[in-house]
Amino acid sequence: MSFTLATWNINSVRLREPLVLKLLAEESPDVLCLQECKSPVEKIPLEGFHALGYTHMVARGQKGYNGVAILSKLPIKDAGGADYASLGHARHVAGQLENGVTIHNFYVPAGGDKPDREINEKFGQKLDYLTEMRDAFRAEKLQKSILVGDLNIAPREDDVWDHKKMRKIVSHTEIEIEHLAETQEAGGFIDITRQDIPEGLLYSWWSYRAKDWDAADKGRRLDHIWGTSDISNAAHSSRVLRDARGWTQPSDHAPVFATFDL
DNA sequence: ATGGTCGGCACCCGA
Repeated sequence: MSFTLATWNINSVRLREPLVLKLLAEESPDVLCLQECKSPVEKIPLEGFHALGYTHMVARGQKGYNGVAILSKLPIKDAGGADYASLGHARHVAGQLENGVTIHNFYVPAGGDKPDREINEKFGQKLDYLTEMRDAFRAEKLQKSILVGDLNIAPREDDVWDHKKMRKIVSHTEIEIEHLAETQEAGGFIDITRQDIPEGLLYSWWSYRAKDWDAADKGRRLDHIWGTSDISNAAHSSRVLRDARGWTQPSDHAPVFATFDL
């Protein structure tokens, strides 16, 4: 069995319902993981998704902020949602497919502007969130698992438009990258996107503030697909749908895809 | 060093 999975920070699932429908209609991933739905679960618009065959969903939501959802053509059962760092935020949901694969969908805290937990509480919360993810993964010994989402960290030099300029910018600081690496290691995860596309600049996010995001191309790879080592060799065909950043009234993130033959 | 743009929601907070 082969299935294609996509992850997309949608920045309001209600406002951008038409873009979700466009993605589902044109690309038809079997599973779509969304972040920043900014909606209570009961207000996520499901009718159009159902009509396209996405009849299954697991989600966590809240009013106005955060929110994660997994839309699926395949049956998926709720496998929980954690509240790491005890923020009271809807930032994680897990679902299990009938083939036994568990999909973890995360929206890691962005971390504010200043990369110093002494003066910026949000940065400390981001690091604590990653530390608690790491500790949970160590305890759980994950198998047959896929982790996706907006991790709000671009770990590699070629995941950002200018490594030197970004070193002190939240999302590309050494301490964040170390925390992310420990979390990845603890879960036994392989970076599937970079397994498939090992070389070259690769981004999934471009700021709304740029005059011409496409020409300036000051991007970052904040959105990730990881797989545990027992299924990482089944993965292929990774890509970023950069075009979606240029759609009408877009999200500032583009969807990331991978296919697994399992 | 600064400001630039969004979305939610009801004033500014978060990104």
